[in-house]
Amino acid sequence: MHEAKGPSRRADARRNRERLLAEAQTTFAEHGTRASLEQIATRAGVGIGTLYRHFPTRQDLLEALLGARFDTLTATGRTLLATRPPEAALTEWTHAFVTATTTFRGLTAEVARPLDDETTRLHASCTAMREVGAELLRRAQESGTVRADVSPADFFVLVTGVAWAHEQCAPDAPERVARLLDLLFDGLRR
Amino acid sequence: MHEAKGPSRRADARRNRERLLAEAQTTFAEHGTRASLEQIATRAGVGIGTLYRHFPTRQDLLEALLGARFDTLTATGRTLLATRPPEAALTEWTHAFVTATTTFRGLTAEVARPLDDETTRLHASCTAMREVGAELLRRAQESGTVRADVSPADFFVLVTGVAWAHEQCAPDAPERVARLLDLLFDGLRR
DNA sequence: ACAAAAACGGAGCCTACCTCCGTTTCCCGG
DNA sequence: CCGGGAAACGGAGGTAGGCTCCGTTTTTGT
Repeated sequence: MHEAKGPSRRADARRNRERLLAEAQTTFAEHGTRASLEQIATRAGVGIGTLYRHFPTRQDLLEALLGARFDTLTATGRTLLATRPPEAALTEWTHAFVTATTTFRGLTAEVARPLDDETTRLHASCTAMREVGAELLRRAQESGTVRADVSPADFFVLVTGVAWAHEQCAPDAPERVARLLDLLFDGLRR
Repeated sequence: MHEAKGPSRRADARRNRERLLAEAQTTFAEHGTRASLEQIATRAGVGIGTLYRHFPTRQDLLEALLGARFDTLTATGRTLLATRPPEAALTEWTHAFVTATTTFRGLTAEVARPLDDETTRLHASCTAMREVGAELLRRAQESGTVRADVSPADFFVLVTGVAWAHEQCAPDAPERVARLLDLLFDGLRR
């Protein structure tokens, strides 16, 4: 659903693109989303010009990485929708969401942007992900375990807030996320 | 409790420090915490060297502004503690906290740092503020309106998360904060 | 009014971002 | 296998902001 690029590119170009993405992934994980692009290029063994030809802005690079994550979350959500009871599906998916958006510092902020900004190239895959999340929420509400007056938008804002807070304050306290999400879901339950 | 600086400074130095703080305040409000320091110096009518002598790092400048905010929140908390019933005091203070930490983009992240980092110069006034917040929470728990198994730390993380989310997604939706905090407090109530 | 101390200011260095264009690599038709 | 044109490469260099260093100016005490 992503990656619809025609195979019209030269072999070296495709190879370099992959290496850049791989190095960007690890470098962002180490230094956060503001890591030096020159360093990413060097690590990938290409010139800075090549990086900028493939990804004209930092956003473009981040978006290429994020798109994959969103698509994965969408797929996970569909699976949970089909195999798990409403409430468990929602809580499990939320945990996956927080985990996916906490892999490197600054990512949460990037995830938050396309939630509201329709001009982003990410908007499509982000919307797909949101829809699955909204569906999971709706089912939990219909089954009566989650209060009905919570909008999908508010739900995402709250969960993203928890993800951000966790990213900031306790990168090394895995049990805290669980506790905070529990607290949050207690508020959401009717 | 802050501002304990002896009057041992030269008159022009004190004047410039005040002008820098004032311009930093408005410039950060306009452009977020990453605004150009050169611009702040220019607006204040001093050289960049002067800015750096007074505030060796961006953090130092931010901290000078934040210290005042923390102290204000501490005072507000003490007043509420003395004049309002437990639950109202807590919710009102929380609203004040979110408002104070949302006046310019990026501030929330700066507020979050000293929560855990003891090496910050801010830690003292931040701790004082936290203590008042914790006391407000404790009273609400004793009065039976808030569940007892919520730690002050978790409480701050959640509230800061909401503040951040609001700062990101809806700088122009004042009623949303209220709604999100209501949701949060529903989870906190027993 | 004078000298020492305090404070000022901006030139200049550094780092990271990003563009531009001469050079190299690929790939296809012959 | 080869040659030429298109595609892609790479890094020099211009720009902007962060921060330092030191010669000059201002204040202050006597």
